[in-house]
Amino acid sequence: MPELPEVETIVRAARPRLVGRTIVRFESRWPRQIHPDVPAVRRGVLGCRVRRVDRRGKYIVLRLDDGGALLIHLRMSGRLEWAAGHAVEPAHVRAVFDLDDGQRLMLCDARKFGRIAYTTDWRSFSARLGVEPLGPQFTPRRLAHELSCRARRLKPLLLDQSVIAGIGNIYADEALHRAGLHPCRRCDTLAPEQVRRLRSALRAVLRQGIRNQGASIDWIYPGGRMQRRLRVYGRGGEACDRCGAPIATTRVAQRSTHFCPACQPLDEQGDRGLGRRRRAPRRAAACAG
DNA sequence: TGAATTGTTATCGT
DNA sequence: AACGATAACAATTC
Repeated sequence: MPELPEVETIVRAARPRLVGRTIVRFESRWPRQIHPDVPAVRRGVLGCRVRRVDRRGKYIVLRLDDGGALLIHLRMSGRLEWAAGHAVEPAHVRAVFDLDDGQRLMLCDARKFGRIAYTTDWRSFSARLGVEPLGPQFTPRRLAHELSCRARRLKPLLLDQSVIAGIGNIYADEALHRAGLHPCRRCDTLAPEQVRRLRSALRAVLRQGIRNQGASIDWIYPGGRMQRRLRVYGRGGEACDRCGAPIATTRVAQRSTHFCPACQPLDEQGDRGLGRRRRAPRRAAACAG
């Protein structure tokens, strides 16, 4: 299931094939996934040249020369496939974009969870997403603010795309393990040192994921090597690399969650629930852009 | 057969 | 009333 590093890998591969090309045909074979609807997307993209290809959170973003943007979200099982000429079509093709140089970009998606959207207002769309964890705005201070102005458990917070954009189940578990923090730890109880460790762990594990071209943990996303580097995800019952204790598997926020109970204790400083504490104002320190 | 998976939305509780 | 937690949902594979 593509998270930030997988989407980044896909974007880097797609960019040189797309930039400068004009979209000459668009076909949807699963109209329910097209937003706002098929005619609007067709009107928006036909005849437009692709100015740049970026990633924002888990979105693939094609900036078009009319100022609009085509957004592709792969969700669970989406893939981009390329075809030229009359090769055999891959399975589960849900949408087709033909380019002016004869290339054909296809969104393939067995489970049909993927989404395609066209917007004329990229800025307000982007504003609904949280900070980029590898970007310059993800400072220790910014993370400290996001953590202190809420009273939630750490893992659901990390998965909240409106707070930090791009983290999914795998990288959330890995970052928490590397930071030595329990997934259920209350986010507004971290010491400054722990905030710095969490930020470093997030950035390190995401960069490592990109360096390894993502994690291929099942049939959905091929080609990555990051699955060999995972220390807790999918390793319930195995010994923790750091301390040897067996890795626990539980459920947090409806997601399978893997952590080391010894390295990521809750009881020590993790005072959940007891006592109401003051929280920083929610809307303070808004960021630009 | 049912568990697993993402992000959005609706609903419930505090 | 606002926020956080929870459940349902879309659909398919193994």
